[in-house]
Amino acid sequence: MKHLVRTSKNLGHAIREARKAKNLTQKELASMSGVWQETISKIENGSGGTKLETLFDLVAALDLEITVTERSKGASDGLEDIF
Amino acid sequence: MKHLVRTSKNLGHAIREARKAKNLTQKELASMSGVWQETISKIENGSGGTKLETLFDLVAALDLEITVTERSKGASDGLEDIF
DNA sequence: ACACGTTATGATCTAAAGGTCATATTGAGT
DNA sequence: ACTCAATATGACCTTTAGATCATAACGTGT
Repeated sequence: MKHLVRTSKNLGHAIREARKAKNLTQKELASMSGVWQETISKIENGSGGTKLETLFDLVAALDLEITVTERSKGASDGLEDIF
Repeated sequence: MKHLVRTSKNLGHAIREARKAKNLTQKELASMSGVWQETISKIENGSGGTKLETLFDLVAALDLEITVTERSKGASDGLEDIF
């Protein structure tokens, strides 16, 4: 699982997939991350403007990690999907 | 260059290093990204609460990319630094 | 020490994120 | 079609990010 994230929509997909992969409902994710279910819904649907801290909370709860690297000039290096 | 980002402080470091690596001043980055110099200063110093859109703007201007992956259980996979 | 460029801080204002609650809509399962 | 869980939406309110301007602090060369 590897998601390139350039937009809020990308992010939403990544979060939703990770959540589904762990068989969690939004409500469950909400209580384990401290982010409201309603907010998770919005984020998963790409309605931008999310704060980083919120992302970090979600990412931590979902056992994901965020990396920042130089843009890979070469081949599209094993990415699963870019929305 | 590969930065694991878990906190705003991590992010600040990643941004600053990328900017320095491209020999840009905050002001230059500001005008090419549309994000104010003052805001960049705050972000680089890890004063959290940044919005994702702002990050995307900076990342795009600096030719970086953000990826979200599962947390690597194994070895710490070539990361340069984690603050 | 001085001057200049760079970065940090501080104030004000406005737009908007997200906590919070209520409700509507969707989707499975039977 | 019905029910219940899961999501989405909508409204309200508080808090705060970031635009914007001014200015302070810091660095570096000379």
